[in-house]
Amino acid sequence: MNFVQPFLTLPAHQKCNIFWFRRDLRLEDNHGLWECLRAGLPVLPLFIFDTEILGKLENPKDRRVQFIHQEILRLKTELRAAGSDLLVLHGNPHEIWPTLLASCQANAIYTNRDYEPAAIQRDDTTAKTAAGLGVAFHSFKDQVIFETHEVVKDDGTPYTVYTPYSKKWKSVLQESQLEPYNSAGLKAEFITGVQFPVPTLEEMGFQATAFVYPQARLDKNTLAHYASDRDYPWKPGTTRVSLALRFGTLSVRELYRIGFQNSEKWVNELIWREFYMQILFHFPYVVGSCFRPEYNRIVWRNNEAEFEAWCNGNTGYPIVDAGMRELKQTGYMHNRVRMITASFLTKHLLIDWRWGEAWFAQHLLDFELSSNNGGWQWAAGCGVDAAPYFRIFNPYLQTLKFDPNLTYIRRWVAEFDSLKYSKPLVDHDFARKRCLQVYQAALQKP
DNA sequence: TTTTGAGTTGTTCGA
DNA sequence: GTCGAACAACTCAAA
Repeated sequence: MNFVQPFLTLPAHQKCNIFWFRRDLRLEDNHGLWECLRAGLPVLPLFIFDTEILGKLENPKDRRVQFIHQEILRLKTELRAAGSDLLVLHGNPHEIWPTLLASCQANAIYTNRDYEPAAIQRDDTTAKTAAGLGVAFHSFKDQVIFETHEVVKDDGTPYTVYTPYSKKWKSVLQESQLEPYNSAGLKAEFITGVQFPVPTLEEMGFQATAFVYPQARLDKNTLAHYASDRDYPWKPGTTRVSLALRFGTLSVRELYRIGFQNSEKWVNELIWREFYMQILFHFPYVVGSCFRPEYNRIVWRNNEAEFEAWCNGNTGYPIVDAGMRELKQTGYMHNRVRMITASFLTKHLLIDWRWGEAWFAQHLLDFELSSNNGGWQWAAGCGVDAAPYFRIFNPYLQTLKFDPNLTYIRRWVAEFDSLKYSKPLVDHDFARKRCLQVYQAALQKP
């Protein structure tokens, strides 16, 4: 068992509390960690490379694993500077926890809540395991401002339309909820006198690549122009915080504070994130099926050759191809282009939105189940607050509006100006009419 | 309970 | 070239 050995260095007789990092990879303004430090006992910080999650990744060069690994090393460095260290394990948490709790004098496990179905299950099981060994399990709100039950309609049921949700969200917000959890001055400290090894990427079955991750742009200038520039994929108009938000290297409270000072429009995007998180929580069946069940009747064409052409950016529609190539090369795609490519796959090619959702899930560095699922269902017209099905993006018009000088297209489609560039996979007008027919047939009242 | 107004991100067609 | 209507009604949220 590859996770037993590091325990040998644990101070076995010292009482401690364990803080379990997951998607909150930072020491500052971390709610659960703050509570753990406040509780009084020395804190043993822990991260688990979860084989249940890593096992589902197909690409050994998955850049998200490399990102987490890099951030783990940074955390270790910071903790070592404080005379402590981060315990990093690799395995199935359900096997790790009983062994770990038997190897140290843990009083309680502290962690920040995660709202995805699989994570909820993992934490329930962990809490039960811990309880069986007389160890408490405490979880805290950290990755959102409002959790799934905190912004609901007056009758207590969840919102399914964004605008009233966002109004309620803003009306219940109090400034105190944005205050940072500043751990300076707390009594307890991290456990000292320990030194733990870290598994390498290779030991976990992954490979390192030379890749530079995007830096968040949170300067006043970017935010001041966000509302006007965010829709143009050729401009550096977005803040690129999605990766930091995904893994919690930046605090969501700090991001909201910055947003409220600089850009209302940008704050709305953060609220969209919480909107889709609560949708996934309250309607978990959206993983795998349409929010609106009547859309499950759509007869998708699901042509595999066309799907492959879409994946690789060879549809002959420049704006679609540019986006798909940006995604494959960088693990990122501009939001406007995410909508265009998703609309094209579902409506022009009539390929099941779940296929596109899975491709994005595999390739997006910032992949988040709730937002990805919500976005795809929106594009396909089958989700909450979705686009009406007859609203079919015209890739040429979208290009004219959002990339008029073809700057973005030429950046990603090198052969665009040559004769080698592919012919369109399907005629726009034909595809549009075909889509309307197929959707109409599916939605017709019996 | 009933009513009323509104709903992220569009496109096409014809006057 | 510009503008408004049609696209399809439907469901949601709140008064």
